[in-house]
Amino acid sequence: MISAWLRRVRKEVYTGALSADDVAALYGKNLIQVNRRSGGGNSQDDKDRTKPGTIKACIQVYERMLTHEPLRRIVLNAEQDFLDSSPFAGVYKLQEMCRLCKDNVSKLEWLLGATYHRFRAGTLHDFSMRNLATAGTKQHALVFLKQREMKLWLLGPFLDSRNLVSECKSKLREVFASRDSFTKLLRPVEEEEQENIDVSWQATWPKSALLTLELLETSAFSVDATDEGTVRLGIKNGKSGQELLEEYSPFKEKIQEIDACLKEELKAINDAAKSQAGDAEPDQAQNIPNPSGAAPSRTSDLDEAMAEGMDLESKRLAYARRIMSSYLVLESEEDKKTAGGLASALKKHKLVQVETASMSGNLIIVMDVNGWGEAITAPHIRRPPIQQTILNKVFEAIGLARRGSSGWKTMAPGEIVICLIGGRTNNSFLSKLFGVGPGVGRSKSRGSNIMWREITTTFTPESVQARRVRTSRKALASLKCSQKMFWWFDAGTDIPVKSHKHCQGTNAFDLMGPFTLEPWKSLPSIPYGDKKLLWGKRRAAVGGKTTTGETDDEGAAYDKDEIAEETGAVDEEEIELPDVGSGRGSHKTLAPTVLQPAVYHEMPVTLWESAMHATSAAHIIDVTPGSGRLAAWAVCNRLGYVGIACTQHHMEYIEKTVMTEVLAALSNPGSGLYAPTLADKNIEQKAKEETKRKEEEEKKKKAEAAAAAKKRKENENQGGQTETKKPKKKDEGSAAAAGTGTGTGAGGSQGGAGGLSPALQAMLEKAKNKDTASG
DNA sequence: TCGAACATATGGTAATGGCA
DNA sequence: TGCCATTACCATATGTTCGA
Repeated sequence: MISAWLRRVRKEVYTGALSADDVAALYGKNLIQVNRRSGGGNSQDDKDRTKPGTIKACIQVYERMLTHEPLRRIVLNAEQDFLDSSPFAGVYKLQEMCRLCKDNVSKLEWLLGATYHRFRAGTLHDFSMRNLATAGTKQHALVFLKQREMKLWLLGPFLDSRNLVSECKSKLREVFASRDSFTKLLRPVEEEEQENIDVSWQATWPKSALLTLELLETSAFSVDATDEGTVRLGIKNGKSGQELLEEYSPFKEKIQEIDACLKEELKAINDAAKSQAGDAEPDQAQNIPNPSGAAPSRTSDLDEAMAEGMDLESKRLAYARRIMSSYLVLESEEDKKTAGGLASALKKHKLVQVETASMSGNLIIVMDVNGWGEAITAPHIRRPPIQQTILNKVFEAIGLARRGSSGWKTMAPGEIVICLIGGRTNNSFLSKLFGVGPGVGRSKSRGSNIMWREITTTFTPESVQARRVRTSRKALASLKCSQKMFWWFDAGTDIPVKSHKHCQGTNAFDLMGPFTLEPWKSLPSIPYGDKKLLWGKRRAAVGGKTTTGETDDEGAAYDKDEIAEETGAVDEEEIELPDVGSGRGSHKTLAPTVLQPAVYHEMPVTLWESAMHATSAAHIIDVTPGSGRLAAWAVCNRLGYVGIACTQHHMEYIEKTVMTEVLAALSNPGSGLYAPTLADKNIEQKAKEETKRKEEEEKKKKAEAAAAAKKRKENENQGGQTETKKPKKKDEGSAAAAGTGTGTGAGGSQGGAGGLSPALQAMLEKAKNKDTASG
């Protein structure tokens, strides 16, 4: 009630002042007249409001505070938004604030801004007169003012004395100049608005700059009260802003970390020349932040968060969203009709326009034909179509967005286009674009500055077999265990030689692999109905036989029969193939709820990790984001990622995938995003156990493989033909497939027959379990 | 009876590759 | 490097079957 009448008085003060715009007049009649006019209802109000003390306070506040436009705006805005519950409702409060700031306008602006910001964010409840006037644990104003001091020191002497990239410095100063710029450029008050703000400029930043940004935000601009206790302690001990930052946890550790990162970055630049064959580890550290470099443990934060009643889950979500908004950009292709339309959508994101010269790695433009689209019929067997017009549109758009021209006949140094060809033989669809590459004659490509390389990626035979269910095993060399990968890049691009991440050899060789293709059932799956929405026009009719593409004119039926007869094993009914429908024949039409892999021919993430490592990737523009697993990997490793999805549905799907991964990464000590204060203790524990289990499994597997090899050798020596007949193997296998987690195997010994991959065995096991469960 | 949803055949276009 | 037969891709046409 008190605040209500105070507010009214105050409002009258400035309405009067604003209309008159003459302070002298306000002193005299005007104020009294106003009071008389409006005070008819309540005599008590009238009496209190006309008290000389109150009027004096009003006039003081008006003079010292409200004559200044920015200050007045904040107070008026607060009042407009929150009416009586505004934190500034109360003339004495404002007076007290003036006193605290010693009438300094910029201090007042900061204080009002901070208060209003926190109030809007819902993390400031008690901002009463008593709170302002007395020191204590709930005192906010002094804390805010101390935070201002800290901010000034950080943006001034701290930045000046650090060897940060100048571009980052100026951006930091721009963003943290005021509350306004902070909410407009980085962190809006309303969470939904975050989408409208492009913060992807962070993605090009070195870790030191990112940590500085984090420090600035948490120390001076944060809306939650995480480190308020520390600041209060500093105030109590009479510390200045600088001392507070340099002497108190967690700021002290953050600054140390920033300095360590700066040192490392400098060293990396100096060592860059030295990065030659063999030393994969230091190179990796350049681009991918050291997992152990995650934020230092701050249990006090957690306690305080709990004490404040903040919901950890929502905090975690908000944090994950922040990370994603910094590193992930998605656009859908289908709803942008022209290359120009798509380009202007892409142009909005800094991440697309990133300058390769300022990066500590290369910009990789990835295209995986396996994930371009999907054959309408028999997608598991037919290769995905490539729609040249859409492809051209996408590349033209990237060109337009990045350099203003749709052509790709010249590339910037540092740009690398990687294309995995998906097992096709005509490789000219991209060569045409660059004017260089397979399918373009030497004469035509003469004079171009673009170079290209061909790398063969290989897959383990077992994993290929597990996917190609209908292939006759008799057909010679029909099971393709390799795909070609092409790299196009400007001659000036720096691609240091380094060891492959997941396979033997270095990127000086033209071979990469072998990788293990996941079985159908391990791929991310979605309902069939959703798939149609997801792919949109990328679902296209693809001609050709469904057998397997081999020229042998015997059909699938023959193959199947033959296989069933000969081996009794590799057969659709036994390998759990996702339901693909089979027309109106013997089977039913697919229900929209039937689960299918989102992308049938998706490559394992390890392949792309290897490719990104081999090309020293710092940023990724993905033309075929597929199920979003590469996106998730990139975000979890703090690499910028731009995904050009097919449709809006596709975008949403990828976003969901990345969100899940990021949330998991927050609780995973092995991840670069690990945040101890936000970690879900249960998941954290599980993650630790999982790593341990995997290590043990690996050991066991190695031992088993050795044993199997030994046994096979023995069998061979005996001259026994154990290769063809193997109906027995259904009962074998320990189903210890990594990742699938079906630990229901009977734990049988590794049989001497054939030696199926653990993944295949797991699939068989699963299928068997399903049969027994349903039947 | 007709449309939906699939399978399958066909032919135009462009790339490929052998050869001179 | 140019010619030309062959091959690959894939849009389109046609066929098949079910259920409303």
